[in-house]
Amino acid sequence: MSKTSHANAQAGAALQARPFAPIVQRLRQAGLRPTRQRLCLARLLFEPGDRHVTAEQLHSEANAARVEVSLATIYNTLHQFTEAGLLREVVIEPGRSYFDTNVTNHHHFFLEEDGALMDIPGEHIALAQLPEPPAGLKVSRVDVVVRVTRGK
Amino acid sequence: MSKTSHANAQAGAALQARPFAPIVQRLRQAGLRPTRQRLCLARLLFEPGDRHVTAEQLHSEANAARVEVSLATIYNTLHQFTEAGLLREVVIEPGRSYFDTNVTNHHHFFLEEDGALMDIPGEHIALAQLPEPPAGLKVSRVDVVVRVTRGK
DNA sequence: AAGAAAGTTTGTAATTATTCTAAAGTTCTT
DNA sequence: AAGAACTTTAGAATAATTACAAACTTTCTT
Repeated sequence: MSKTSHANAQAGAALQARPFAPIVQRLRQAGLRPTRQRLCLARLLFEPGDRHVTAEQLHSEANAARVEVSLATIYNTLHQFTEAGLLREVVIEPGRSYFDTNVTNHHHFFLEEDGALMDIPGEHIALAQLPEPPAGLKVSRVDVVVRVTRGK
Repeated sequence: MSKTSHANAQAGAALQARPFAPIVQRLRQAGLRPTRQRLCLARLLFEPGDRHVTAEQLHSEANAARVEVSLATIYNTLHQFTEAGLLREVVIEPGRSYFDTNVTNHHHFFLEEDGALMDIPGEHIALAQLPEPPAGLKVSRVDVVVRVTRGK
């Protein structure tokens, strides 16, 4: 049964996210009950394609979509999804967390004026000579943020 | 020894920071009056060599050194120093800002368990093929954070 | 050096983002 | 259907940071 993604078109790009599995399945596999709230948020998050949201933004969207969800649930859900590997948290500015629906290997442009994030595909950036991590430590992740501006 | 460590010769490494100028001069050049508070904080920050502090940490240190400085002034000062190029703000975790006394080109290891930051000298890491920034935008800075752990 | 102008510091209140809590509601198992 | 397990939620609580206006220092003028 574990022919997980069946990768119909050897979709290397599809990756772990398994975009073809219905959302209910993805939640179940993550050990999360498919509640009304989680399903709605998952649709808002994953159906439009790659995006970056803050908790407040997602809350507004949910409200706009006439979905009743408390802010506490927004936070719970974002963290549970992140925990489950469905989202990735990106820290760029003090006092605000972005959640990225693209969990594949990539980095970011950050437009300082607008607070907007844009993906840089993993192949378009590369680190040469990453230094050895200090004794006994393992690299868990490397984040690259390219800050860009209009002015200046 | 690394080539950068023998700074004296045509001190390209000394950089804007001008470590030999007395602190009073550095503040004046930054357009900041050398007040008792700023001088004390500057000494706490710059005399011990490269370091990473949060506002709360610096406040504790000042208290410990029997220097009366309000938390508001700590924040003001950290931001003014950053503005003046004497410090650099590093955002790594939501809800907490670090200020780095090393303003030369470099990146960071972040030890997730302890919330500790360590410098990675600029020469020890390199980006290959940085992508073109989106139309009309200029790269103002590139931040690389290598997150490391003990466990896992 | 005195007085005024300009810039700083500070206690406190206010804000912002986020987390906590316990009660009420939902989903799953049997 | 009933109970157990898990979720949601309103609202209180926390944490980090910023705002404000009065009191204070430093610098500038004369």
